[in-house]
Amino acid sequence: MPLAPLFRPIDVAPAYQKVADAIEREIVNGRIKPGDPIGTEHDLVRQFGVNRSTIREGIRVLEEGGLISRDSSRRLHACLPRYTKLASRLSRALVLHEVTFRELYEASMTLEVASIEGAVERATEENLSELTDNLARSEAVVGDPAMLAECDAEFHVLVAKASQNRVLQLAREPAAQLFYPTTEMIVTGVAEGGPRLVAAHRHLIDAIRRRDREAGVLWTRRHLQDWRRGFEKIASLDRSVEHMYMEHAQAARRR
Amino acid sequence: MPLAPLFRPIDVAPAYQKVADAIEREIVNGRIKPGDPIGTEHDLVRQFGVNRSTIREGIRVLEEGGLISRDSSRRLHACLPRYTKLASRLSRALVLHEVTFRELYEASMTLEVASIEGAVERATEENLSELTDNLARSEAVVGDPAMLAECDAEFHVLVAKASQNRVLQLAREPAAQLFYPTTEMIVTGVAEGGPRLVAAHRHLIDAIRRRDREAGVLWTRRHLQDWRRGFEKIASLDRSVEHMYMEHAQAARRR
DNA sequence: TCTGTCCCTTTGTCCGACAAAGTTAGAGCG
DNA sequence: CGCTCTAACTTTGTCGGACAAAGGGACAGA
Repeated sequence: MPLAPLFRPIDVAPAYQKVADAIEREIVNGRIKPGDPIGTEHDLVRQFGVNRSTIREGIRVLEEGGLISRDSSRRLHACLPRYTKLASRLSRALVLHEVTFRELYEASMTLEVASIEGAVERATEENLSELTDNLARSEAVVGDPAMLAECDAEFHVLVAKASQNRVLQLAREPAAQLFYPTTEMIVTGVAEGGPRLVAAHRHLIDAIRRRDREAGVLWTRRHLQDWRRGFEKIASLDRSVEHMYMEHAQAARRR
Repeated sequence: MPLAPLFRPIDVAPAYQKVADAIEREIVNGRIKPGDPIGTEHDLVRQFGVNRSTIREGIRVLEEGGLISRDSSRRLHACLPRYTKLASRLSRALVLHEVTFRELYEASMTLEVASIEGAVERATEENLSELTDNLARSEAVVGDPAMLAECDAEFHVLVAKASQNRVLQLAREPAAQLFYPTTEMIVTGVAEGGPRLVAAHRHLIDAIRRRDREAGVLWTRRHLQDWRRGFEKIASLDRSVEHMYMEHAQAARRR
């Protein structure tokens, strides 16, 4: 006969974790606002009554989570976690889980279509000028696969931004980061890949400007299908995203 | 006349960061596989030639990122980052960025519809039995808003799982975690909310079983619109997700 | 087979220390 | 008076060593 649960598990956490939790709570509850200074390590030593080493371990945890960071003079302050940094954590996780390009493709089809729909509906003039600026730069580097791939990645970030939906922006980012390296490979390997990519971007901007949802969705689909066809010339969609791709993502995160 | 760039920028990072980066690289490159033991702190001290405090700070960084963890005996080993833990970081970020429920709703409409489409297409018998099991539990607690909200959250996780698309699974999770607390409030406030929720789940399972995509999409939309109607009875969609909701997410993360 | 004990290892925490880099206050100068 | 330069002072990153608590393993005894 199993024992009736007399006791709840005791909350026994290491001190550094408690320090991190306490500071996190203050930030997430809004009592410490982004930009507000956290004290110096010595201050925290006094406040929490633990050793500086312990404080420092707690700080590392929060720093990695993006909740606090150090300014130019290395003083601590709360800050808003940055999307790209968080997304690169997710990308890394997807790589480790060995997701396939098919999963990436399918999810992106959904997410990028949703982005363009939002952009068509709500893009501002500023969004449009950012996009046209990106297009101009893309046209200038259409012969350079590495640069073009970078422009392409930025283009889609800008589309998502134009959707004014930050949840969507964040949701699409991890998958997008894993796409990025393959775009370069495809543009390198497929002769008319570059021009087609730029043409698709042009049509997408046009659709956003005309608030033509159908066209936006259509050209997003085509754009992604182009990617897929290009990719299938060099590998199977059912291959898992490989570890080596992460080198790109790692470099991107540090930037 | 500007100087020709004689020197590359030196990579100047604190030692603890270099330790973390070095270990991360080995894991992400696959040379250390999930489950493999990392040495003891003393081993790492010897290998990197730095102080144990420095090693420990590096370890905290990786631990927070979910790349390594400690087993029952607190020994270090590499591990696969867990979706829910990563997603809660994102949820936290979304709260701090003060996203609105409208953004959450719109993104979820896209993501949950995509999930059900995948589930309809690819759900296995095991997925279905998990879902029906969840349904049974939901029916049992239809009068208890807190428990029902928990079941609802799990239901949608199971649907996403049934889509066999881990990218989608991961992408929907942050938004879903922010939904969860409101579901409880809505079911509490709206009399027929509980039964409607359970009925929707029943229809969704049915659609998956019959591989009826139209029905799946339809009922997902209805289910979300129900949430929206319920929510608008207690607050505006344009309100930002508030800090207090995070307490739920925090509790969930620890679990 | 199970249990209690002893020993060794490992982790979590603490203390004190120091160099390097940043900050602040004050002296010196125009 | 306002500006620059220098000399304290502070803070961070790193180091060395220390110790208690908890875990793991081996071993004896019931």
